[in-house]
Amino acid sequence: MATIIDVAKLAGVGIGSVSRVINGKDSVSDKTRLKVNKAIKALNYKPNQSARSLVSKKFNTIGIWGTELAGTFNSETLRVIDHELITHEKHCLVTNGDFSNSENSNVAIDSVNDLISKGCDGIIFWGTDITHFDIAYVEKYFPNIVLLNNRIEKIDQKCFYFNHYKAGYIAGQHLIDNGHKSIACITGDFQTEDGRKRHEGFLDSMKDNNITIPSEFIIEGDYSFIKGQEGVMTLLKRNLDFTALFCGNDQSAMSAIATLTSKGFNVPDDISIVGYDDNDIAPFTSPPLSTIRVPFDDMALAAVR
Amino acid sequence: MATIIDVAKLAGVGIGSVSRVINGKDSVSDKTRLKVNKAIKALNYKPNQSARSLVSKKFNTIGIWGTELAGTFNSETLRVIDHELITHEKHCLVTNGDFSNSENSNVAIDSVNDLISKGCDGIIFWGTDITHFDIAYVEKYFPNIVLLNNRIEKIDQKCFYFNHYKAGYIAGQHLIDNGHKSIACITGDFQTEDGRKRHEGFLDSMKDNNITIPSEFIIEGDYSFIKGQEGVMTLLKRNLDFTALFCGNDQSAMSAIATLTSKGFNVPDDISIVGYDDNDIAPFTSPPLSTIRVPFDDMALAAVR
DNA sequence: AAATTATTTGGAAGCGTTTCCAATTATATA
DNA sequence: TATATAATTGGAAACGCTTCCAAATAATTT
Repeated sequence: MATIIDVAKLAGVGIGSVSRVINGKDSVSDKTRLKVNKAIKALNYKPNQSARSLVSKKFNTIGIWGTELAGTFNSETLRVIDHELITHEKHCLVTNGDFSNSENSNVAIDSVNDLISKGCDGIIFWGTDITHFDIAYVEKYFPNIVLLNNRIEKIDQKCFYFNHYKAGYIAGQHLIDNGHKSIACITGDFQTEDGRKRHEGFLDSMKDNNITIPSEFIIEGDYSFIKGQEGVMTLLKRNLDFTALFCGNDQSAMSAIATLTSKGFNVPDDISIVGYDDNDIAPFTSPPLSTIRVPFDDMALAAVR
Repeated sequence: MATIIDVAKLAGVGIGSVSRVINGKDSVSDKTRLKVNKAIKALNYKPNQSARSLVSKKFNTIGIWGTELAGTFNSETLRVIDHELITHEKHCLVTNGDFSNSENSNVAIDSVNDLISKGCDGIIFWGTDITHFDIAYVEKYFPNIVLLNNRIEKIDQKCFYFNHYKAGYIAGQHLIDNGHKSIACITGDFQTEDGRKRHEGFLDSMKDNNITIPSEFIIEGDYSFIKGQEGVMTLLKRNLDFTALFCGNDQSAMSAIATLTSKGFNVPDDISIVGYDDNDIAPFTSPPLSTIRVPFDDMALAAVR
């Protein structure tokens, strides 16, 4: 692979001039620029980024840390992030924090450190699967971080999040406004903060309308298709009378619809369903799913910028 | 940020020894190793990967190039790839080849070059959105490549693909075996090779059974939810009599089901549907979708390895 | 034409590692 | 104990770039 020296030699100039051409610095004569560009093309020269980063301490790379990469509908968000980075001639280095089956308790920090030492100008922490403690620890020696769909008050200006409490409240209020009084719920994942928040909001909307939801109407879910199915089966087995179902995300909502339909219920005539996320899929369930739109793409874009 | 020299000084040893400890080389005495590790911890030292790569010419990073990152159901595959890489202490650098709205005709090559010069030990080309010509061009100066869900005969040993022709054939045969004679089709994207291949296979299965499908029974799709919906609407408008529908992927199959259901048809009693991909979603449509399983995860794993 | 000022240029130094070799230290053998 | 052998060690050189400064050249003013 050709180096800057090869280019300089072929072009008959000094390495300084080549470097200036590469980096688009202004103080280069047109004659020199021409010679250099010709040599670059002839040698198919590509600057060695390791050498560049070593000197400049810039990496043109953003690390993305998160377990949510695993989610079925999150690739669009990743695409948005990548696209924005490419527009600025940057890249994304992805690490999936999915270490559920690891015995080492420090994997979160370890994988973040990997990301840092691999060379990132900054890191996007996506989701709530990292502890506040760990983030605070990392931020001490690597302050260039941003949280996506997560919030820590102390570093609020670095957080790009959505008010899941309020959205959950709106979802509940919506069902109440449509006359529902007996409402079941397949929640999001209580392991995640946004799962808990949206449920809190939902419950508070009920409380504010003097509606009590017995605990057997509430199934703890985990955002998966299968939990939507299982949840409905459990509710049906319990023989409960509910006219509406609030699901923690669109995936569980979708399989809930399918399961109810297969059991002879008519959605939405017998049972109304409200989902959460406004995934691609929502308009194409049968019937189309009412859902809470979460502006993931906007949040992602803001975080990247 | 601490450097190897700081560590050496604090530990009271030479930089060579520190390097040896970091890299787990054997010829280091326990005493030295202990001192060095203590200093590393004390300084929170992390080797500078740019410097390492500069010397060693290894990057511990695999580039992933593809437009399929944009697909709704491909994040699981990305997760599989990332997980395998992390297991080997490597990372993935992701670039989305989605440059549909660019005027520069060379973006594909450009973005690949970006990936290379950023520092990749190898590149996975995911999907068929890059021309054979471009791949051949890249391979000349960067031979460490692998194709995922794509095939170029000349470099067959670097390709990890699936026989979409055969799978399309099986799908068609399956419908015929179940007594269907009048079969409609919402194809995959003919812009992609696998979209064309599966359709070819499907048509050949018809031909081999002496079944002719009039062209108005065939709708060219693009793998999207919306095309599944539109396709069904078009078929219905044409007033065709079909008892089965083969869809180019599960997403269009899913919205086809929803659309047919909403129009009063019963799936599968009135119309059978076969999808393609075996996405997460397939078991949770209503009714559960018959689909062709494509072992994306296995292919991805093989490609990474 | 000479003097001044502005622009362009070449290349040394330095970024933080790994690798290599010569030097030192420890261990085994005579 | 003296010698031969093996294990360990320190640090110079090199990796390919950017940045800086002094030198060379060009443009402007007197």
